[in-house]
Amino acid sequence: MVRKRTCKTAGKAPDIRAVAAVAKVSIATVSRTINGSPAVSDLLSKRVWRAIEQLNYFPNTHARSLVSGRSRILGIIVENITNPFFPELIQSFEEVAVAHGYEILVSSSNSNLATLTNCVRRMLERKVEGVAVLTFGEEEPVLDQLANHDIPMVLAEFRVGAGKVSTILLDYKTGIHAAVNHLAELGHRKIAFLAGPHKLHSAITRENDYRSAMEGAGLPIQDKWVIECDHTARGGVAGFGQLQALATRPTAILCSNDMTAIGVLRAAYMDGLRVPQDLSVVGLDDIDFAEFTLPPLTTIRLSRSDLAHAAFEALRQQAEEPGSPGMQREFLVSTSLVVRSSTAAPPASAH
Amino acid sequence: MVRKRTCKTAGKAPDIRAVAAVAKVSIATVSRTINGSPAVSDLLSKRVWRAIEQLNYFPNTHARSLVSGRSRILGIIVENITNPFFPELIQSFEEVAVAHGYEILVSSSNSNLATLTNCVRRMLERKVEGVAVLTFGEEEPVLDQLANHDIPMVLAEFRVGAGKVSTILLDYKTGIHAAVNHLAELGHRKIAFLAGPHKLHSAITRENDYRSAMEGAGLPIQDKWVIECDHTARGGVAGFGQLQALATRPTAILCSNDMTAIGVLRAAYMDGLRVPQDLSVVGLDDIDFAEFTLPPLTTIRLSRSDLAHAAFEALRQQAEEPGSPGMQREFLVSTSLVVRSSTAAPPASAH
DNA sequence: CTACATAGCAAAAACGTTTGATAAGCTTGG
DNA sequence: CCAAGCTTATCAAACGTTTTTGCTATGTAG
Repeated sequence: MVRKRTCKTAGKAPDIRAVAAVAKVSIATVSRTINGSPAVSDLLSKRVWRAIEQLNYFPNTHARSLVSGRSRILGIIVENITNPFFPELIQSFEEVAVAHGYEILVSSSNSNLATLTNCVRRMLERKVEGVAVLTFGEEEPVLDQLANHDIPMVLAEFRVGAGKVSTILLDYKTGIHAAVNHLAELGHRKIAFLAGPHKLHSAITRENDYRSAMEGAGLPIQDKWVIECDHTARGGVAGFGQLQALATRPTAILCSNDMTAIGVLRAAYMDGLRVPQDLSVVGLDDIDFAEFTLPPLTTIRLSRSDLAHAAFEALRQQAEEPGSPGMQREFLVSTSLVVRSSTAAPPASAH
Repeated sequence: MVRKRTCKTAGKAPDIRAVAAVAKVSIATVSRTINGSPAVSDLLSKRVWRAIEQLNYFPNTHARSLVSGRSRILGIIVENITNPFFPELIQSFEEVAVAHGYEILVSSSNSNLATLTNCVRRMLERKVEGVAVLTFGEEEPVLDQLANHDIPMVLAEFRVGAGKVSTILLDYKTGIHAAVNHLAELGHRKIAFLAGPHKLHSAITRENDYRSAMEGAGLPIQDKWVIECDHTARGGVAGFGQLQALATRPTAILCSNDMTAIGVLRAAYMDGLRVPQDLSVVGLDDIDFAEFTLPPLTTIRLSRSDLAHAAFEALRQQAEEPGSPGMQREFLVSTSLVVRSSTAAPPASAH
C-alpha cells in the first residue's frame, strides 16, 4: 500500500490538498481551476483536472458554502407530497435545479402549522438560497421568518409586501371558464362545484372563477351546490354524498382538483350512477392519473412543468442577481381544458 | 470600512458569538449547551437558551458538518417519484428522519443510469451519512461508488458483499400466495401475471413468487400468461392488450404493482369487460389510490411506513454506531392481502 | 541593459462551528 | 484556611474551501 501523501489521508476522501499535491500546484490553483477562473492557463488546467479525475475528488460542499456564503440549495415546500400533483411538480423542479447545479430540499407541510414551521427552520438551518412555497395556502408565519432572513421566495397565487418575494399567477380563469362553457354547451345548467379548503388561497380563487364563469354563461348558482371539500379523494366522496342528499341534484360537478374528482367518480359508481351518462365530472390539475380514471377524466390542465420552471427561474434570478431593487416579479402559468370521457350531455330526465 | 466581528451583527443572521455575548458566556459554552453536554449547569443552560431564542439563532449546519464530519443528511434514491408508491414512502422516511434531526435528500433515478450516477454524485458531494436505495433495481455502479466512500447503504431486496450495506427483505411470498389462493378459492384456474421490468430485482422476485404460489395451489402456468410490463399504468394497458389477443384468456390477472393493475382496469373498461364479473384483477403495493379505483382494487399491501422505518433504522444504526464489524443487517417487511371489490368468481362461461 | 508591466501562481486569512486542554472561579468539607 | 472537587472560561487547533493580496518569473519597451 503506497500512500502518496503524508499519512493523513489514509482511507479518507481526497481533499483539495491531495489534488494540489498530485498536480503539483497550489491549492488555490486547484480551486480556481474548479471554479473556472480565467487566470489559470489551459496547460495547468488540464493537469489539475487529470489529478481530480485520478483521485476521484469532489469538493466538500460544506466547506464551500461556509466560505462562499452560497449553499446552492433551494427549498421547496409543498402541501402534501402524497397528492400526485406535487411529485410531478417536484420532479420538474428537481430536474431544472440539478441542471443548474443546485440541490433541493423537499418538504411537505401537510397543512399543519407546526410542521410548516419546522420545514422553515430546516430550510433556514441549511441556509437555502431560496424557497418555493407551493402550498397554495396561507402561511404568514413562514413568510415572516423567511423574509426576515432575506431569503428569496416564490409563492403561488398571492403576494406579500416585503422581502424578495416573487409571485406566480395561476390563470385558472381561462381553464375554468372553458370547462363551464363546455358543460353549458353540452346542455348542463345545474353545475355544482366541489371546492378546496377555504384556507387555501388557490381554492378560493378557483371557486371565484367558477362563480364568475357560471355568471358569464348565464347559469344559476345555488349555494348548496358549492361545497367545501379538502382536495382529497375522500373529501370528494363526502362532497358527492352531500350533493346527492339534495332535493334538486346537479347534472354536472366541477371539482377544485383531480383528487376530489376521483372521489366523486368512486362515490358515483358506488351509488350506481354512470359517468358520464348520468353525471358529468370535471377535475382540475390533470395529474398523470387523470388519464387512467374510469372513465378517463375531463379536466383542466395546469402544467406542473411550467409551474416548476417558473418557480425555479424566479428563485434563480433572485439568488444570482442580488441587490436588484424591488425584486418582486410575476410569472404567469396558464390552464386549459382537456376533454376526455367524464363529460357528456345531461340525462334526458333532467331537462 | 472596518469590520468589527465582536460588534452587533447588523442585519445578518446571528452567529454563535452573538449568542455568547448576549448570554455573557463563551462561545464554547454555547456550543456545549446546544449539544447537550453535561458540563453545563442548568442555570447557565437556561440563560443560553434564552439568548438563543431572543436572537432567533440557529447554528450554521455547514460549519457544524465541516468540523464534526457529520452532515446529518440522509439520501433517498427512488426509482420514480411519480409512482404514488414512492411519495408515500418518502413521506414516512422524511417524518422519521426529521424527528431524529436528520435532513433528507430526495432524488429519483428514473431508471436511467446517467441520472442515477448523477444522484450518487450529488449525495457524495453533500456528504450524506447514508443512502437508502429504493429503486429495487440493479445499480452496481452506485454501490461501488458509495461503498468506496464507505457510506452506509440500505437496499431493498438484494445484498452486496462489501461495505456497510444493510438489506431490507420484502416478504412478497406471503402476500402473493394469499392472493393466488384467494383467486383459486373463488374458482379461478387461469391466472395471468403482469410482471415488472426484469431489470428490477423486485420484479423478478415477485414473478418467482407468483410461479411458486401457482404451483403450490396446483394451478397451471402458461408462459403466455406471464408478460413483462413496466410498472406503469400505460404498461398495464399494453399488457392487458397482449392477454386479450390470446386464444385462451385468463380469468384473473395478478399484477406486479398497483399502477399496472390500474392500467388493466382502464383497458378492461375500454374493452367492455366488467371487473370483477368478467375479470378479476389484483394489484400489489396498496397505494392510497387503490381504494379509489373503480372498482376498489383488491391488492397486496406493502407498508410504505414499515419500509421507510426499516430503511431509516438501518441507516441510523450504521451512521451512529460506527465501526461495528460486519455491519450488514437484515430487516424484514411483510405483505398481506387486502380484499376489495376487483375480485370475484370467474364468469360461468369460463368453467 | 535596465525598468517595468503583466501574467501566473503561492501564501494566508477568512467562514462558523466543535472540541480538547488548561486555567480560573466557586463551593464544600475537614 | 486549605485541599478537593465542581463548574465555567479561555485559548487554540482543526474542518476544506474561497478569495485577496503579494510575489516571482517572463517578456517588452526604452
